[in-house]
Amino acid sequence: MAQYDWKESEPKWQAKWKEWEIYRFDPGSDKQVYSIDNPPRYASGALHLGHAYGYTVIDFAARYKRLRGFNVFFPLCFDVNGTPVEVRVEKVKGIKAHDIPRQEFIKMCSEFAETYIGEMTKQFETLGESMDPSIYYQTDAIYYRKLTQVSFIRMFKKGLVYKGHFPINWCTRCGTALADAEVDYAPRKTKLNFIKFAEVGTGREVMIATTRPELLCTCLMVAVHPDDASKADLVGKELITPMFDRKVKVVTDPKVDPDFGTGTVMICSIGDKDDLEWIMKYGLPLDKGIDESGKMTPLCGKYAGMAVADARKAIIEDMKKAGLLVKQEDLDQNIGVCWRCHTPIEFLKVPQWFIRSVEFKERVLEMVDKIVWKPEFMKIRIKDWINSLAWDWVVSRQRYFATAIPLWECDKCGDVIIAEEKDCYVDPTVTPARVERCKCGGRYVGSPDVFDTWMDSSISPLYNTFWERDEHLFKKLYPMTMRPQSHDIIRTWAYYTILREMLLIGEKPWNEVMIHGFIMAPDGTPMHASAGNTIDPKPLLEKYGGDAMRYYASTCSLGMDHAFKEQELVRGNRLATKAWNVMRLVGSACKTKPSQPSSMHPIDQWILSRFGALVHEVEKYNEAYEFDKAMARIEDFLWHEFADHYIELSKHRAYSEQDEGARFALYTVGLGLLKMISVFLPHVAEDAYQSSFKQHEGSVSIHVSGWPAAPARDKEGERKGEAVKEIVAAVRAWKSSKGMSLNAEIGAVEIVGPLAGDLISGSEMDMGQTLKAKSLVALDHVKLREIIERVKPVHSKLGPAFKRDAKEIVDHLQSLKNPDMKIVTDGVTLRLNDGREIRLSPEFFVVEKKILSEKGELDHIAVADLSVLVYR
RNA sequence: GGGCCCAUGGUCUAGUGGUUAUGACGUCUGCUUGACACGCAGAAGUUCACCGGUUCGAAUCCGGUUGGGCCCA
Repeated sequence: MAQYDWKESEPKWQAKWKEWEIYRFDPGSDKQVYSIDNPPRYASGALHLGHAYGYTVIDFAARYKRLRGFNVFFPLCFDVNGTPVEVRVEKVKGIKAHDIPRQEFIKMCSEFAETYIGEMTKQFETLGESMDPSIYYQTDAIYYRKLTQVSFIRMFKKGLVYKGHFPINWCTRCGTALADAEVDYAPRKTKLNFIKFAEVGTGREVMIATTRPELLCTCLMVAVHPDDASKADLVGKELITPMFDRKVKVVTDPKVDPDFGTGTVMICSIGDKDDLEWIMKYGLPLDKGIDESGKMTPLCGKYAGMAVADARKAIIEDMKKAGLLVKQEDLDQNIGVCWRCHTPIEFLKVPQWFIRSVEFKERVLEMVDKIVWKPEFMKIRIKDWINSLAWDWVVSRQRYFATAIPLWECDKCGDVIIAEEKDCYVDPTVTPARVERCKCGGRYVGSPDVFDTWMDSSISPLYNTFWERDEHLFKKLYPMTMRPQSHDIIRTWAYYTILREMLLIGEKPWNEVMIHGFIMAPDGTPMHASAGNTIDPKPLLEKYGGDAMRYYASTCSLGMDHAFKEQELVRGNRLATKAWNVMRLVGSACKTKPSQPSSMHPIDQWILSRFGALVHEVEKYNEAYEFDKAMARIEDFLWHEFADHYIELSKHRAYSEQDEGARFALYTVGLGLLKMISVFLPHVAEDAYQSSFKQHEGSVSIHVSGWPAAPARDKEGERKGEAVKEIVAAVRAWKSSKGMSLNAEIGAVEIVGPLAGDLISGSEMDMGQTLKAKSLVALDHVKLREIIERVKPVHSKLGPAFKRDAKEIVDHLQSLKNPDMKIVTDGVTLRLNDGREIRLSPEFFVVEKKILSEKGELDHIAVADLSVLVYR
């Protein structure tokens, strides 16, 4: 018995697709463009479930739009930049970046990342992603970095760039500045230290609580809350800092929490953002207690040169000995850490390049409103983020493997020479400035800084639309259609891109943004290598295949996080097999392409009409990127309406050349379903298409064969077909309950009811053959006695009509004893507890009937308001 | 601490005002039906997180509580 073998099929079609180049974007085409600002895959090599899911959802959109006739732009691209690669290279090679010549280290990083690209491309193919290698790019290439530099030069010339001289987030391990967006927060246990300060003159002891005693050397001021009566006598006095004997003033400030620690706070020059706020507010100097490598500066006296953690231990020991440390309490706190290496960040004053962004909040928010966010609530997240921005964007990084900042600075006066656009890409640490000497006599030195990785990432829509390379294509392609991404990088990738494009182009980068969630561990918690709960998709792909993994992706609703469930891959496998088998039957029934006959059986009209409705429904869901709903509807229709009901009912006609109607319906619905399913399960769809439909259709691949046309709605056909379906299903269930096999022959079948003749006319043969009944007739009334077994209230009608009385009426209806058959036509009169009489017409209830038969020779099956009598 | 999202049979999930709450995986029963036993027909299993409110009627709307996730401080 033949079976669908995905292991053989998937690689076969993947190779064919590559050969046929069916995913190719055609820049010269007049077809409407659907362009995807696809996230360049980070060059780390390892495939996570999150990647497998994320790129597959994007592929659903790409395949759907391709079938709808769009000229789809879906680039194969990789992000090859930045600190993570550096960190890995340092680890693998056992070196530090600054140990070896700069260019040599950069080369190492580039080569390291390059080794993964082939493997990652293969991973995409295994998953059946339809990315286009003809519009390939990677972010470390000269052609890409050149654009980053050109865009920077433009912004520089517009006055949007400045060098800032205030504290910024600093990672002492990476030795670089970080943007707020690059700071993560991690819980940590620390000690709150209670330290004695002394009042100048009186020598009175004042207790101060701090988590960072090593910063005592930079203590500039002490603050208490203005309403804190117990501290009122301190205000305006001067204190002596312990260990460093520095005189500091006591001020009041509403930002102090009087209930935290001792309610007395020391203000340091570089502690955190609160400190910085105070520094600015009180005009204090920015003394530097910690240097760029995380060591204490000479300002810290005997602790100079010590790492921060060591200095903290040392000063605590010293203060204990000196009796200055009174006590320590455990404290849970969240500290800012570097998002790449998780080293606690410091707040240091190291001059950096900034892009003006805070002042453009309003304009960016306007841009945000012009973009359609799917799901829509994600718009709230980006708006919240934009509204919370307090700082401009720090774009310089003191790193290596990234795009160079194209400028030279005078080593004496700081004068800047910016590169010419025509000379980009340029690395100013390699290429000297146009002018060697500054007017002041100083020498121009190339900037050793590089750009924040988001400076590259945030121009992907400009790269993709040929900005500054092909004006014609740029006009045609910008803005792009859709940006897909996950919700964690709304504050970075989405925000920075909108900001950049607004500053450079003045227009939104895309028409819409599709934001997907995360794949969590099966228990619903995030997957972390440290938690040991990560799931490697590779063995899953080997066990179930690409279509099964894609099926899993299709069950995830957009924007939500989803716990991973292997059972969905099991289901995906089964669905692929089911679809393949259904199409095999369709194919064997349709050796020639059937054409639409002038008349068809009601069930043929029924399935075509239902299929038409399904096409519209799936279109609606796909347009909204609600692929989970689309897939669920297709699956349900294919498996149940089409296979279980229609095929079972039409099978007996399917092989007859005389019956074009069944063959036409099988072919039309089968092929249409296959096209819709090809968006989700491209491999099995291609396999079935090639063996059963290609010879009649002509398109080289199902993936370029176009979206199915929806047959017109046929209400009459649907009404009849539904009734036939219900009756046949009920009789089959009845057979099963009697222990009969489903193809067991039965005697006469009578369908009884006023509308029975109308409903089954034209379907007698289909029903009789399917049920294996000796005869099948419709009767408008029964010869035997009928009684009403149950009266069921219709709440949706009773509620609005009777409001407050509805509940009581329901009770009365349900407790009716042996009501007369006449109520079906005449309605019923009820007396309420308060004496009122209520007349209910038949629309307010449904009755379940039972046939009384003296002999046991027949069974009665109730189907809606019909009675089905089966003579055994 | 703030913003957003989530809570439904053993597990995962559909369901934004109408009472028999969807489907899948698993479990149990029957059936080799002219494509499919990775199938077909059934069954059991859900106090719809908790409390309160609105309503004739709430899984669904509102408020609060608890727990979880994401983002931020």
